[in-house]
Amino acid sequence: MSGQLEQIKVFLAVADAGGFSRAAQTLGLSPSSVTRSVADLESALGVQLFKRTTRKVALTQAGHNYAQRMLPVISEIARIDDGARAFQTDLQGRLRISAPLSFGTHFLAAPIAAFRNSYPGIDLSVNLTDRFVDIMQADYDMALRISGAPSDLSTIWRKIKQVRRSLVASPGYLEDHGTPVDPTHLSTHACLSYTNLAEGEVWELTDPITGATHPIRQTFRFACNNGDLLAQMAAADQGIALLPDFLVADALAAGRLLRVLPEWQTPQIWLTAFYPPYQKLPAAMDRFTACIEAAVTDLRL
Amino acid sequence: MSGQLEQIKVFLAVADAGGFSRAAQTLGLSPSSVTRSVADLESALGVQLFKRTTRKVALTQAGHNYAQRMLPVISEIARIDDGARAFQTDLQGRLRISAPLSFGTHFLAAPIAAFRNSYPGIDLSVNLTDRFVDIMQADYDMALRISGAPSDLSTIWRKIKQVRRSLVASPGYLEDHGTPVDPTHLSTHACLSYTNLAEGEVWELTDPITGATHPIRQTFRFACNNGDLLAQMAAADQGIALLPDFLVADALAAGRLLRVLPEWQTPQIWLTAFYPPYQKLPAAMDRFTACIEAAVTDLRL
DNA sequence: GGACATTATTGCGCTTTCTGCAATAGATAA
DNA sequence: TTATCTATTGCAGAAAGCGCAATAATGTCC
Repeated sequence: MSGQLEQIKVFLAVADAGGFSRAAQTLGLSPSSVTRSVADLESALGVQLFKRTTRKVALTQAGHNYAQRMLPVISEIARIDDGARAFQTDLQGRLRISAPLSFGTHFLAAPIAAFRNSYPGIDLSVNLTDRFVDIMQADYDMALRISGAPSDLSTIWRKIKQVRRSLVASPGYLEDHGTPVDPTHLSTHACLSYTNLAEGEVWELTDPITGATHPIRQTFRFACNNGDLLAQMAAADQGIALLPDFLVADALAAGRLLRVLPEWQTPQIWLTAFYPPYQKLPAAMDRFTACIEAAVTDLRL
Repeated sequence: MSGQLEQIKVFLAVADAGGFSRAAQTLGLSPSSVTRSVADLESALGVQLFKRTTRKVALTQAGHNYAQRMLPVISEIARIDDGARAFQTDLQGRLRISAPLSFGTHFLAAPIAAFRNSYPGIDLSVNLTDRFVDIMQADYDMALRISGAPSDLSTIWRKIKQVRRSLVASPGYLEDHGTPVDPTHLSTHACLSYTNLAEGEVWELTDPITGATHPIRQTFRFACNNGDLLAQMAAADQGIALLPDFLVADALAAGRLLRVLPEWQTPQIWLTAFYPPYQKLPAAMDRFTACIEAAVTDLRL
């Protein structure tokens, strides 16, 4: 028993058992170990904790005081240890989530409500933003993002599901400007771009038959960092937009928007969950991810 | 750093320094030791305490909670350790003393008062009794006794001073029964015996010239376990008593008692201090003994 | 009063663990 | 991409842990 805490535990066992041998038996140690532990503790403190002969062992005043004050401390440590263990296994604590704005408003209500019902002990904090945040610095437990291949290597991530996107425009716009039947036509159209501050969007269409990829040079007449507004602009005859299906499903169904070049595949993007660098994900994060995954497979994204 | 307490201290240092290397430098350890300590603690708890890459280190929720709760515990342990150390060096606490009854009433007031003035932080508890108590069982810190060579080996003891004794009788008694001039005469006298319950007293007189020892077979007409009462009985013409000088000094000076066979030496007895089995005596006991010794050398016992 | 039984301590060898150094892998900034 | 800083891991030497056996001390029983 090397550390001080272990020595204290041995000391308390001796005080409780009233003898070194009995304590050794209780602890499953050899009597010599017990002697050494107590002797080392005493010499570290510079105080004798027991008055002892080979026949009687009694606490000194210092020892009595030491035992009385250490006892609650030791059990407090055990309680704190258990509390820490509970973080891994129990569903408790706080979960700070970051998610894309439009995705959040269109999709998150149901799974979050389900999660909260299932695990009322977990406090949820959801931050909707399209900015790519530093998950560590902002102290998120999890960030959902819709993007291509993650470049960030410092965090761990997990693709949840591919998000289908379509080029869409309103019937009115297509009537006025014609419907493109080839990607090259797009350069003459008004394109509506999702743009997150600095980075511009590049549309890249893949021929469904040959598999050839066409990087498109579009002219963006309107750019915005919010998909909902882009969809509304497209519906208002402003041009062609590349938007996730979950944002335009209603408009498509209602005929307010039509798919453009529906055969051509746009670059694949995924709903991806990012986590801080954990060896093993805490249970709460695991469960939340499971909730999202379940909701995603039910509804078609 | 093997023990859990040491691991916790390393963990807190890392949390405080915000990095493993910085913490290692602060603690004077190698970074690898710090890594191992934290890793071992984490695996013992089954919880990750830090979210970490090679560039950033941040507490997990579990770690944050752990640090916050452990911090006061660690400092409490340091405080308790210091408190224990203080027992060895500081003059504080409680001192439970046992002393012979008559010795106590005749002699102890002055040194005790002096001691209390010098060390007001020490609570004194004095138990006057002539019974030989088990110092461990009765939980005394010190027992003063007046006796021959100590037979008890389980305690440590220290002769403080020889206590002179004299055979004394009243002038009236000696007038009636004659003054002994040889120890053999004592067998025809009424002898007053100090007797502590079971054990009878044996008078043994040594010839001051030849050094020959005379075991005396006395007839005890009166026995008592209290020296004061014996002295009063002697003064009341009841016979010859063997009593410590400090008990009969006044009576001798006043002529109420006279020395009998003053040249013959009685068995030597000492004022002796007994202590529980300490390797090193706590400061308070040391000081109290010193007080008694000082008082003893001043006054003639 | 003496032998016995019990208990704490200590010496010793063996095993385990710990430590630091050097090499490696990972992550951020220029 | 390169350079640099940091956490981690492999390894070998060092230190400490452990139990066993022997010793010493002490209380008890006869």
